[in-house]
Amino acid sequence: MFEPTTLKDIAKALGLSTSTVSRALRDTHEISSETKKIVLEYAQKINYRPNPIALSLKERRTKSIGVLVSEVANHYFSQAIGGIESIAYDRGYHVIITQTHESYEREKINIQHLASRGVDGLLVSLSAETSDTSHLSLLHDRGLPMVFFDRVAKDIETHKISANNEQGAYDATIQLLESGRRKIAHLTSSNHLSISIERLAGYTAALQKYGIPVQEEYIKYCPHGGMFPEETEQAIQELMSLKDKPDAIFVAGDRLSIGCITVMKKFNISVPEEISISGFSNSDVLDLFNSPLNSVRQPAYEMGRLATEMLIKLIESKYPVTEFENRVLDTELVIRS
Amino acid sequence: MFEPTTLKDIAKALGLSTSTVSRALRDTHEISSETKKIVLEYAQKINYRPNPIALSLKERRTKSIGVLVSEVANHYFSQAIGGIESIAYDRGYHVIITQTHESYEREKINIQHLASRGVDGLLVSLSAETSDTSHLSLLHDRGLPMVFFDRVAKDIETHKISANNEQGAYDATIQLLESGRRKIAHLTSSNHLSISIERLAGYTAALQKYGIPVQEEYIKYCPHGGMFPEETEQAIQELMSLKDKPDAIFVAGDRLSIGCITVMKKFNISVPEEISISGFSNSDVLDLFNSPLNSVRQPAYEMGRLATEMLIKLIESKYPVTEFENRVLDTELVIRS
DNA sequence: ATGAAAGCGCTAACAA
DNA sequence: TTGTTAGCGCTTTCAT
Repeated sequence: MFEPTTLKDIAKALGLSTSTVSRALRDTHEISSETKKIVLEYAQKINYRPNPIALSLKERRTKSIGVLVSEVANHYFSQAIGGIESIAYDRGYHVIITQTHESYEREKINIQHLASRGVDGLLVSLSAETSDTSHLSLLHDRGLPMVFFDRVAKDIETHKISANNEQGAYDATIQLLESGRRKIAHLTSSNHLSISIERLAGYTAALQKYGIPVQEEYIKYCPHGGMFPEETEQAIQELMSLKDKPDAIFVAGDRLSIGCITVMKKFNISVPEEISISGFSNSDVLDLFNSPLNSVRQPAYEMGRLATEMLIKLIESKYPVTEFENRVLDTELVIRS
Repeated sequence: MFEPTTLKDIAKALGLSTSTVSRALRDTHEISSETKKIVLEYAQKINYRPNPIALSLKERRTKSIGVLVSEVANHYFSQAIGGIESIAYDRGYHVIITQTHESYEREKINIQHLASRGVDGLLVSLSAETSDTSHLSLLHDRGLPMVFFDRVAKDIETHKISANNEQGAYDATIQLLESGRRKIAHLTSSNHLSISIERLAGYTAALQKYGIPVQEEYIKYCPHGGMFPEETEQAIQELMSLKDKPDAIFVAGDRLSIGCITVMKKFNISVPEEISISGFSNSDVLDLFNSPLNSVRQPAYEMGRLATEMLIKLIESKYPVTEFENRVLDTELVIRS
């Protein structure tokens, strides 16, 4: 089968000891330039690569970081991953991406797997189902560095990167109000996600600014962030069958926004005439849509970069870190109506 | 820092030897049920997990497979990854995803990294820039199991999964012809990719069936699969400034198809009135587009599953495998015009 | 039924 | 400057 060459192979071939070979390759001073040259040339010739598994075992680090997101197909996350990779590769870290598909069980399994596999740190964005984060705090308490981005855990003390969700939601809702809409519904993800809470707050604040009461029946939750189309469809059907139908919806997520447009098309509800849609999304094809969708765009790439920088700082810190940053980045409202 | 408990810790705590503890945990017969019970209970209590790195070093396998795709944001690939994960997790394998962003250099680096990191096998879809596959055959020759999917390497003998690209391209082009178009251009990715070659063949065959000569200036290559918008834009500008402008374009890729629509919108070229577009794409939002895009859909999820099944079979095979499958799956043409 | 020891590939302390 | 040895966590002979 697949048998890479080892230090021992080189040592034997060259009639040296493994430690001498190791030293030659690692370029320590205590080695004759002659021996070094011979070893390096031979290693070059046979294209020797040190076994990183053995290295990991020895050095107790893997030079890899684990990433937990709900789905790579989500535009926000694929862009964030781009940012993560850009920093990680630069700093010599490998990136292991795992998806939860919004499942709490899958999240626990993936986190366990990543941790036991010995990643040096974790970049986490919680699944929609997750309300209990003890699987993470357990690891965090034992010293595994982690940084949250986008969907952060309230009760774990570490670096956190998020977009200014409240402001973004406020801006989007205000824009709907300015365009004359008054009956603005809110379609959001599960109610324990940080982003849901913050976006709801922005929505509420905007309504209050216009003196419009917040109506319970105008707020619909999709516990799986719209991963199941039925979920989105039912929520919208409930909204559209209210006696006092909304004339706009502010949607709090990428998949939900697109799901919402899909449902509107399916039911032949004209956008924006009959109902205006505004929502969080990082999709780059919204411009091509038949129905204009105003979108709140997060600086996904930048968030990925920042989170990774912070994580690597944690990983490589000589001393336990006790001061944590909570970075909040601005969103951008793109108007298409 | 982060210090997981080890066998030795358990042994010390329980006054046993590490080997006894190991045996108890691995449930061998040569162990008293009493000792076993004690050990298992204690391990349970402290939530012991064996160190997979140590295991890998010992057993010379990592129970992980490496995946190389151009971009996870590509709908085809994110769906294929879904299929890959579904099988891999079932069989106890972890999936490590890497992206090339269509760069040959990045591909070499990623492959090297995956191999040296000790993945048990590789699922590969080549980058658009890749024409030389020696970095892969080197590893393949040394016994690293690999399976190609979608963008396969001609000269490496192993299992390969692809869609019926020629038939799909033929169907799409025929449909354009049937709808009355006669001046059909072809926008495609780099000319060394297997998929480009096959799709070009389907396009050509369809034209021939209608007795239409294939014109060189109607065929435009984007060496990076449209990853850079300028690439797509220039190709289309060249097409549209021909004296005999095309009245349809058959596009050979996901990003290219969407890029094409984007450019048409930018230049205010009406689709499908002025020009019809038909292309390979697995996007699930095409229905929402303002301009109808007929699409050839590949069974991405199924391809991912199949490729993974085959890879695991290779990995776990006791004997060297010499018979290789070349599975070709049907595509589906979705008409939207 | 249990313990001691070797070995997977590597580095580093210790000898020479 | 080079070699010998121990040890990272685990499994697996080989003794007991």
